[in-house]
Amino acid sequence: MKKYIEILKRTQLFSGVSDTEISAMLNCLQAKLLTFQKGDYIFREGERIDNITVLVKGKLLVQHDDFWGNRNIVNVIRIGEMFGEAYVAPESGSLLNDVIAEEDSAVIFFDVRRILTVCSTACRFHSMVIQNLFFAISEKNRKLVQKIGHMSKRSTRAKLLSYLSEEAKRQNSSHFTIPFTRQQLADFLCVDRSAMSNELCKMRDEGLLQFAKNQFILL
Amino acid sequence: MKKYIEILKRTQLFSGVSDTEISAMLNCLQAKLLTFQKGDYIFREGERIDNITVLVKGKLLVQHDDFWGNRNIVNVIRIGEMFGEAYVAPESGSLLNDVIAEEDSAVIFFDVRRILTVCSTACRFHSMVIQNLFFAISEKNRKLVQKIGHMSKRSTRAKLLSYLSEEAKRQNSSHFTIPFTRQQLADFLCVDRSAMSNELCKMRDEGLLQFAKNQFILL
DNA sequence: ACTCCTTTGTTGTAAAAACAACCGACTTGT
DNA sequence: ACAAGTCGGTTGTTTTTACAACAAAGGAGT
Repeated sequence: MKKYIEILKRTQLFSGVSDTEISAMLNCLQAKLLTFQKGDYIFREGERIDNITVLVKGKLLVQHDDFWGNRNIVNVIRIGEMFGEAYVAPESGSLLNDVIAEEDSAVIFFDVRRILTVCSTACRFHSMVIQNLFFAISEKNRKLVQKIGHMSKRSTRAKLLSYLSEEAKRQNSSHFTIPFTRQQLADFLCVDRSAMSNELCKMRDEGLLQFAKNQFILL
Repeated sequence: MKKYIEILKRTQLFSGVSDTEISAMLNCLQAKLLTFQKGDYIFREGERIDNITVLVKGKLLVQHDDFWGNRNIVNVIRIGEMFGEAYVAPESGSLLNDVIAEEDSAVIFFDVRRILTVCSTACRFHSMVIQNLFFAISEKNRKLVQKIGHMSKRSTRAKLLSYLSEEAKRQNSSHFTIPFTRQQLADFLCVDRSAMSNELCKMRDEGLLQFAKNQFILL
């Protein structure tokens, strides 16, 4: 676990907490490290969990398959990001999504109740971690709202422009890369891939944008 | 403010905190009560805020109008519910939505940083409020995920069935009421009202469900 | 009771998306 | 080098949705 402290130090959860304090808290919080191979399920829809997790290696997809097999990518989890914090609550019910390793991955599990209960022993930085946790889930909340913002657009074109312009804004440049393949982007926006591909090319032909693979330029 | 303590006591935020403790915390947290008339804006898209709010009277709509005037109801806030907790974070940027009073309403404003910073003075229940706050935002997070679940369905019919069946499950009965008018439901699901109305009637004619106003029965 | 306004349902048309099938370019593994 | 698989783009058809316009029912206020 120690080799991941450098990564943990740069996560939202441990932002502002020193190496030695993190090390101490890993014990205090009874953290556990588990590894997964590409394609493995970290969590399955319907499961109940008591942990929040931090990804320290690899890449995870949070996704949902409906009755008819349509796959919806709810989120992508990259190194240093968290998952599960929304599901550990009294009567929270069960997980709404699958979490799958898109690459070989390593995940650290924390008992949330231990995090939220300020321990009587020394953990000086415990309350800072609580604040970090709050800000993190708060941010995830905003991301969901933004995704809804994209999805709420009525046409595929409007969905694409909503997503792409926001991504450009986020990366602070009209030239930017997206973290999706075409199929994943279509899943993220909940539209048909071929129709979306078609629409992208139309917009390119109309001079609205340029792209190659996952690199885009808004004009 | 005191007349609303009974309401505050039953909110998620103050769950498990006694009247007298709430009263003390209202001072400690420097809470402020503001009233609004039907149609008033509590917050506007683009604003930056330092407060979380609890609705103690009336009803609020969290909504988003796009470029072309399509209105999307992101959420309905009822008495005892909270708003704003997702937007008070370092570098959180500005509000993504408007918050509007659907009825004459009263709202209590709390400074979040005061909540998250455990005060040196006595507030015994402060840490319980922190936990409550966490669970609350966690739950809001899940609701957003559920909404995305409905919206991700490709057809209007599938969106309706997804929403209605969940609502039936939530109210634990095949006979249930929804908190929306048709237009609001259409906005919530991001579809055209008339097309949705049409689809509802088709489903009724096919014997899938029955409805009158906002009362529904799934068959 | 009357008017105004909101809500809901209905219909037809035009536009858009889903769907299916296919191709070519690239990767990956053997 | 070859085969199998993935990825992105293209096209044509079918289905669905949005849109517009209108009618009927119900409520609120005068």
